[in-house]
Order: sequence, then C-alpha cells, then structure tokens
Amino acid sequence: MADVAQEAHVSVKTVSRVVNREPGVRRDTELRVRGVIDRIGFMRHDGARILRQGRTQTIALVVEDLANPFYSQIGAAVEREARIRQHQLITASAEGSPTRERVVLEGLINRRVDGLVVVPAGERPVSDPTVSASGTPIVYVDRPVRGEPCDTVISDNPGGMRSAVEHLVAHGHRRIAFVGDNAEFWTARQRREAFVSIHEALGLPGDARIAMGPHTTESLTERLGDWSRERSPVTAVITGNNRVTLAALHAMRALGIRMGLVGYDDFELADLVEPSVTVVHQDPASIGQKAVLQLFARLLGDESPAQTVVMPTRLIVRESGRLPDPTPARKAHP
Amino acid sequence: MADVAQEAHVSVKTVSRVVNREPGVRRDTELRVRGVIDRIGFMRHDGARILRQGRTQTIALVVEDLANPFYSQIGAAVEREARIRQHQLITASAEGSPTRERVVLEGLINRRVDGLVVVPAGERPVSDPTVSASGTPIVYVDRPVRGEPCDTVISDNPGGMRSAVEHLVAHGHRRIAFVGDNAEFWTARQRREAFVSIHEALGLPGDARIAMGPHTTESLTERLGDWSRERSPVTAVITGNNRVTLAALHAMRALGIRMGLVGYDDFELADLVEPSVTVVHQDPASIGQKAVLQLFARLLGDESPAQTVVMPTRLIVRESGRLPDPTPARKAHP
DNA sequence: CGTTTCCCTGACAACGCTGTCACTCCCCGA
DNA sequence: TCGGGGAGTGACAGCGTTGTCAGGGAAACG
Repeated sequence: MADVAQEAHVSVKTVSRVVNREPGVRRDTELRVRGVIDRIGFMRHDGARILRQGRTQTIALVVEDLANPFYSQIGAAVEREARIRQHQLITASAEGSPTRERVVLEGLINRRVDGLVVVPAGERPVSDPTVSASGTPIVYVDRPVRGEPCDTVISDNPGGMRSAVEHLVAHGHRRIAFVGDNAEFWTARQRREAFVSIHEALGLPGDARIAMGPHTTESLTERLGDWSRERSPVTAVITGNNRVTLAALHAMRALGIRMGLVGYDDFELADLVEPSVTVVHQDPASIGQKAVLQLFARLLGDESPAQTVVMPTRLIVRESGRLPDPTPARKAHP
Repeated sequence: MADVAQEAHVSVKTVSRVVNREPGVRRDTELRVRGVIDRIGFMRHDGARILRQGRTQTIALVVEDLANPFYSQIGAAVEREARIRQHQLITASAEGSPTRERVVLEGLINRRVDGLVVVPAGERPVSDPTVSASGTPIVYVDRPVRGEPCDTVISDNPGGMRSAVEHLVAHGHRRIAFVGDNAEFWTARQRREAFVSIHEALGLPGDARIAMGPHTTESLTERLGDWSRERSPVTAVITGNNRVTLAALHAMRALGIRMGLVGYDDFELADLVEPSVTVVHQDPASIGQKAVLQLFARLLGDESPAQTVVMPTRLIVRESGRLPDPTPARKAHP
C-alpha cells in the first residue's frame, strides 16, 4: 500500500480510501490510484485489516468427519450461507475425540473466528473455560451439550422414531428391533430412548431387541441372524443412522434374508437398492442453514436467551417397511 | 499480552517467550507468567502473530460443491493432511462458475493463505494475473488448466475408460454407449475422447452412441429408451461420473430395462443396488492427500518444474457389466 | 476583502504480536 | 581484583492496515 501511495503521489490513507471505496476522494485521484493498483498488482492484506478492525469475517465449522455425507451436506450449507454474508469458512474435524475437539476449538479461538458451528464430539459441555470466556458465539448442531443452555439445532428424534415405529406397526410388524450407533453419541442414545418409549406406548412385546454400536457388517450379520432365528423372531429393524443402515443392508444381503427396515437418515440410492429403503429423513442442508442464521443473529447482537431449534423429520416411505412379504419371516422358523 | 506482562511484572516480550515456549526464561518466571495467563484467560491473537511472521498457517480448498461425495472426500483428506501439518483449512465453493471462482480466489489471496488446492471450474487457466502474481502455490486437482504447466493431480481417465470398455467387451457387448456429464467439464470431455479412441482401437461398430450432459433422470430415460429400441440396440452404457451413474440407474429403473453398465466413480451402496454396479474407482482421499503433499513440498521451497501426477484407477467388478443376461435387451425390440 | 464552510488529503497512532539488539546480573577463571 | 562470558530480561521497531484528527485550498458568503 505504501508502494502504491508513493507511486501515485498520495498518502497511504488515500490508497486505503480508494481500496475501500470510501467517499471523499476526488475522481481523478481515485483513477490515478486505481491505475497504479492495477499496474503493480496490489492486493490488500486482509490480515492487517482484521488486526485493525477486530472482525475476521470468518466462521468455523467443527464436525466429526467431513467425508460423512450428513456432515458434508451441513458443511456445504454452512459455507454457502457464510459466503452470502461475506464470510469465509474454516472447516475442521475433531474425529469424534473430545480432546482433539478442545485443541481444534482453541486454535480457532486463537484465530479469532467470529463464530462457531459445532457438532460436539463429547456430550459434556465444551466448556473449556477459555473457549467460553472468549465470548465467541457457538451454535451446536445435531447434538446438544450439557450444562448452560446453548444455541442448538437438532432433529426431532422422538418424532422421527415415532413415525418409523408406527410405519412398521402399520405394516403388521410386532417384533421390531433397534440397531443404534455407538451409545457414546447422544443422538444414538436419544433415538434408543425414543424407540423404547414408543415401543412401550404402542404396547409392543416388552423384551424389545436393541443393539448399540459400533457395528460392522460381520457383527450385525451375526446379530440379525440370531434375532431372526429366535422363537418369536424379529421381523423388522430400525437403524439409528446412515452408517448403521448401510451395515444392516450388507448384513441382510449376507444372510439372504429380508426383514422390515426403516433407516435413520436418507441416502442417495435409497430408492434404488433392492428393496428400496424407507427412511426417516432429516435435512442436513436446512439444519446447517438454520445454524448459520442463528449464529449471525448473535453476531449482529441478538442477546435473547439461548434457543434450541428442533428441526422436523420426514418419513420417506419406500418398500422396505412392507417386508417381509407376505410372511416369509415365519419360514425361517417353521 | 500487555495485561499479562503487567500482572506478572515482566515485559511483553517475556510473555511472548513463555507463550511460545522459547528457551531462555527462568523457571520461576515462566511459572509466574503461566499462572497469570491461566488466571486471566489470555489467548494469543494469531492474527497479529501472522501479520508479524508472514505465514498464515492456512491453506484453502476450492471445489465445485462440497456436498458431492467425491469432493467431500477430497476435502476430508486435505483437512486431515493440513491438520497434521499444523495448518487450518478454508473451504470454498465456486459452484462451477469461473467468475465466482475468481472472486473466491482473490478473497483467499487477500487472506494470504499459504497455498491453494483447487478443482478448477473453467478450463481456461485461472491466470487471473493478480492470483498468479501473488506467488501463492496452487495445486490443481481432478482437472488440469491450460496455459503454463501447473502442479496437477488427476485420475488416469484413459486407463479407467479402457478398463471399462474392455470389461464390457469381454462380456460380449459390442454396442456400447457413453453418457458423459456436461462437456464443459474437462473430465467429461477427456473421458469421452478416451471412450472414442478405445472404442475405435477395439474395432467396435463405428457409430458409437454418445450423450453429453447435463442429464436428468427424465432426459436419460428418453435417451436410453431410444437407444435400446434401435435396430441394433445399445446393450451397455458407460457413465461419466457419479451424478450420471445415478441418473442412469434411475432411468433404467424407470424403463424397466437392464443394460450393461460401468460407472465412473465408486459410490456407497454400489454393491447393494440391483444389479450391483461395476465401477471405475478413483480414490478421492489419495488424490487429496497427494495434492497436499505436493503443495507442502512447494511451501517448503521445492522449486522443481510443475508436475502432473496421474493417479491410477481401479475397476471394481460387480454384476452390472454382465448384463443383460442372457439377452433380454432383445426383448425390448422383438 | 475577510471569514466561514466544505471538500480533499495526509500525519500519526494503534491493532497485538515477534525479531533484534542491548543491557544487567552473576559466575568463572586468571 | 578484573575481564570475559553466558543467562535472563526488556526496549523498541515494525508487520499492513484503518480511525482520528488536523491542515490546506477553493468556493461561498457577508
């Protein structure tokens, strides 16, 4: 900027004015300065600007695994919303480790990101005192944290689970099992609890089969096989997220059996696998968008009490809930 | 930092030394400073550090659409590699628009990111003079740019295409069509050209059916329907990327026909759809990793000539190449 | 013709940190 | 006793911007 100033025979301040399109620069001065800028290829150093102004125009997204479609869709939405608002997005993975999450968060705070969208790794509050002391607004997504109320955007897990169970019951299933992901995850636990309570509410057989993860295709194959060979066999399964659904599909394929199935999370091709899979759809793009909206409200000074937004889910009915058809499960146990 | 210094009765410089674990601070001084830091919750302002030191410890990834699994897997790999090297990752979408890409790139240059990994939107070089003048190292991924040679990581498209065509031919197909994505994309064109030349080399019928995108399920349904009703019907299709494969699968489902199929890009569940889909697999994680490796080599001063790395592809054989079985395609045209 | 007003412009400090260099001790050996 | 050397510390400048304020010239006014 100093170079430009010298070359254009003006002060740095005037160059700054031109660069920022501030008013109060004579037309010909502005043109002269612009000419020099183009000629020598000057580009403003945003780092210095930031240092001076205090706002980094940057928000960060911390997720577990950016390669998981659920999170990458959230990421795409967050990036788009940030871009619309002239902010850049830093993405970071905590890989499910609270320790790593703390390190990551501290790094981001040090960078003075203006705000954070976080899928919390652990369930304990991320109340690293330094993080909360920094005053950086945080919106949690997909899972809440304990402790102080915080801005949070989650899915309606009980509602989704209710629609899943009711759908299966409507198709005649009574022995319905739940296969959840790792019970360490809040979502996994919440869905399990929802499953249990709805199961009871509907008066289904009391000894519901439940298996929490982590699961592999192999472990699930064994488990589903056992369940289907019981005296009163399980005829339908609800899976707790996209990872589990995938493993369950592979397991059923390996077993060569067809059980009723409702999966949590929609996935590409859910309509193309055989049978097509009925799912509880949560819209990651909307979740991400909502989170950013809330975050920017805070950035613009919204001081209202922390808010938890519950996003509705939608049951997408395909074929897998109707199985087995007509009653082939009986065949497994003559 | 000044506050800490005053509180601990030392100079700012000493605080700086403690924060950075520089040697030459007496043990008790260090402890005293650390105590104050913890007490008042001081966190270093990385912006200022960056301004002083010149390196931002940040790299950026510019893709078309972060929600596309191919890119999000690249993104996850790039983020991991960056994190390993103590760098943060800024992700940005250009949404396929060269104009937006320029804006995005300039923004990132202004931020003084240390390096860029870019999936170029247009094919013309991104030789925005300001961008190249900035001297920021760039590694292009998935598609090359014209003009000056640049560091690039791409897939072995001709090799992948060859394996696809040969696979289909080995299963008796002679009338093989290619359905590529938008011809604006270099990858789409390169795969088309590879298809044509291999098609010729193998002495297949000269009038190969080729359709470039963009495609929708509807448009492809019509197209595939036409092809399968020709006098000498197309019996197998090669699709140019994951988007197209998806549309083709839906189209075949809509038509109720089964054609031979080899898709470009592997996808989750490719083994579970009916029929399971044979694909040319490119490993996005490796591509992303390789790109970051190259980028950091440049950051560490590697001055060797620009390098184009061609990543091998792998044909994952499933069922869809064997179709139709035995010749059901004929049924469509009695 | 002097005074006020407005429009441009520039000097300077400050944002928060780190590199450089100089200074003060204290210990050692001569 | 004195000089040399190393360890610990601090003063200060400067990274590239922008906010503040003051200055200077031209136009407008009395």
